[in-house]
Amino acid sequence: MPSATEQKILDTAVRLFASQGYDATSVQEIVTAAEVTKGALYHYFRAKDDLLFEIYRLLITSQSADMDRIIGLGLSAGETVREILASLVISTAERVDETAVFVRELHRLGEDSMTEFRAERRRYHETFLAVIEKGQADGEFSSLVPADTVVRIALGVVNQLPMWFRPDGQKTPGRLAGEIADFVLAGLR
Amino acid sequence: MPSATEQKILDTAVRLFASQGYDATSVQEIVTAAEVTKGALYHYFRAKDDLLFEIYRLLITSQSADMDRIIGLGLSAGETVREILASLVISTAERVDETAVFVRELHRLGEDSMTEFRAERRRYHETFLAVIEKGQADGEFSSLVPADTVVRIALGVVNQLPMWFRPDGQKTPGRLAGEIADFVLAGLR
DNA sequence: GTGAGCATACCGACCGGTCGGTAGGGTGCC
DNA sequence: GGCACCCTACCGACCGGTCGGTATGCTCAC
Repeated sequence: MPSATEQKILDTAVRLFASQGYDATSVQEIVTAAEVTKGALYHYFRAKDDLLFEIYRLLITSQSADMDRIIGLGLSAGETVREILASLVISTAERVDETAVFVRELHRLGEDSMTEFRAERRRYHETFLAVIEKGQADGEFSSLVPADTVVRIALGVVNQLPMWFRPDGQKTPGRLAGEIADFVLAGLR
Repeated sequence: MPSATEQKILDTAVRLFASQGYDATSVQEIVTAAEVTKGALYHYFRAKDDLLFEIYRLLITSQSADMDRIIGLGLSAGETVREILASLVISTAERVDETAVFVRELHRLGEDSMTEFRAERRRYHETFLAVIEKGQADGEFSSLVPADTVVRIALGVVNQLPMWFRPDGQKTPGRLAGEIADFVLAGLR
């Protein structure tokens, strides 16, 4: 369980990274905004990179858990796809800053973290892929478009979401999630 | 018409920005890789930011021209959407580096450049939107999913393309473009 | 000669990270 | 009860190094 200070540092870092970018945000800027000192930051984190990695870890862990839970429900392919997309869109909308940082600064990860991350994402990707392929094999989905392209399209929207989604807009995350799921499922019929 | 030196600087900058990020690439690194000197770079560009802006300008100009040309053909809504998407996917696949930089480093643009950029992108977005709305009004497309969400999904994939598309993969840009267009049009029926 | 097209040497700002130190609360021996 | 001891959490001045940018001057085509 992270201390209040640690949590404040992470939250502030996410906010600043999202609005200015990782490199353009100095460590001094983070600690000033978080109302702590450099000593505190380096007490909890070994390096600036650790902040990034921690942000990613929290995000990926939560998304993977969501998907596993949904697949465990044993719904039909169509319902599974709808639930996965809806949960992904909603959780992404709730954490636009984290997702923005994630998409933008992925390449700054060190080699080890990058390998770990790739493995986790590959797993996510392939689990989703398997759901769609099964739907196609069972005849529930059309096979017009290859499953991997469908996955790419579906996950692509979500990653781009921070670019245009506004929490104070008139379209709620739930409504948006429904629309996106509708569209993807329409394309799969 | 840019001089050979200027072009070489820009090409090198795009390549380095794409692989390492804007901030992580120093001016010295660019000029060394481009086999020119700092003097040459600052002779053609006022600041490092100018490189970014120039990359964006070239990309957006070309995309807008493509879309205008296609709309000028006076095709049906379905055919227009297919052509726009195909041309966008193919041109993006041909310039993955530029697009990667574009998506990742957009936020580093200064205020003026950002305003100019937003206006151009908004125009692009709304032109595409109008095509789909017309198709819905005419009954050629379904109105199940709002047109703006469809546009977001379609453009989202393209922006994410640099994340996974590999020019040496077995899926050619043309084939991929066809699959994406198929899927989007299937969702619109 | 004169301006475009560079080359080279250099500057000041700033950055990530370090390190000696401190404040304060828990713990156990007497 | 009280004192020695330690440990976590944090402080902030400081350092080596790098970065974007500039000042100055050379060269050669016209």
